[in-house]
Amino acid sequence: MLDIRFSRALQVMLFLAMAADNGVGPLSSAELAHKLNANPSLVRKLLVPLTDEGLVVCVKGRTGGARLGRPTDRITLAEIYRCAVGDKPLFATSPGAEPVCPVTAHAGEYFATLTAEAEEAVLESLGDRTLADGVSELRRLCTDHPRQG
Amino acid sequence: MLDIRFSRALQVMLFLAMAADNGVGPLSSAELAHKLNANPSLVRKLLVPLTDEGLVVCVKGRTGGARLGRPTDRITLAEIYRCAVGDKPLFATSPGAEPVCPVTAHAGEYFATLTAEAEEAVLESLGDRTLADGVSELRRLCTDHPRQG
DNA sequence: GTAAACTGCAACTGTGACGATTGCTTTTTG
DNA sequence: CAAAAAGCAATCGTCACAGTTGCAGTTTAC
Repeated sequence: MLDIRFSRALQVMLFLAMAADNGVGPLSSAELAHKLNANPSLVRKLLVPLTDEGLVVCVKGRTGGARLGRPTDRITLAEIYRCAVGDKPLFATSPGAEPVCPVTAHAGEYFATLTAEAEEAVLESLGDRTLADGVSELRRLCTDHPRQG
Repeated sequence: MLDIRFSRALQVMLFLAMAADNGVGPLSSAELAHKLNANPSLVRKLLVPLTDEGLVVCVKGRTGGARLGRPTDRITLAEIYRCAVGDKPLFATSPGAEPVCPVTAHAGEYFATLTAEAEEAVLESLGDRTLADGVSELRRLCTDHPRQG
């Protein structure tokens, strides 16, 4: 995978979660972009699917910005993953436009079931954790190793 | 993912496995390439890591070709996957060259543990199945739906 | 012994998805 | 009205992977 959207989306959600914990208002895309070393417009594009699914609420206007759409313990990492990568399958199937023999055709079928199961395993692994878990884990890491070189 | 190497490698291994079952000699890269609708040279490149790990044995010379290096029930799909994709991680981490705040640094750490667990879940899912399972599953599909349109 | 058929290897080109930027419009607040 | 924000469309850049070509090395068939 060369797709870093999940990584970015997770970071954004962690920032929003910590802002919510600290009682801070919505974070603007410019603020988030600065934390992520990225462009505000890029951040806004990242937020689109998260907003569509209700994980994030964006308010327009002068004092606008983004905030979480739900409490952190009701947002799983699997949901964030789904939003970040959309319908894109984790494993690509070989094009195989016109199968030469029936074996190749059924091999594609077999591959599909395999990868579906593997992808489900990933989602299950991510579904066990919530954003709240992530925040507490992050806090733990920060207190244990305050300033890593 | 836009990486179809796993899919290709699995197909190659299935062909080699069925050839072994049928008592056929080694398959040349040209034969494999024809079945895969690909170039012989491309197939040979695919075979390199599989050969390195002993999953496949390639013999040079006029009547050469590729055959399995082990019985089919002693080759797991996880091994094939590892060969096909090498060390490339399933999930890419965002570049984050120079973390702006300590939180981003630890977020990277957290992300690494997350994805490591997810990737392990995938390998576990693939490790449960052997190439022999794949062959029998393929045979079942072929007899159930001999010629799908 | 030589020609044929194969693997092995290196260099190269093509390409498509994703990353990222720019510039604008729309909305809301001060 | 002006400032500051999201929203949106068009565009450019780039990099890993896909695929090709060509040739050197090796082994077998005849």
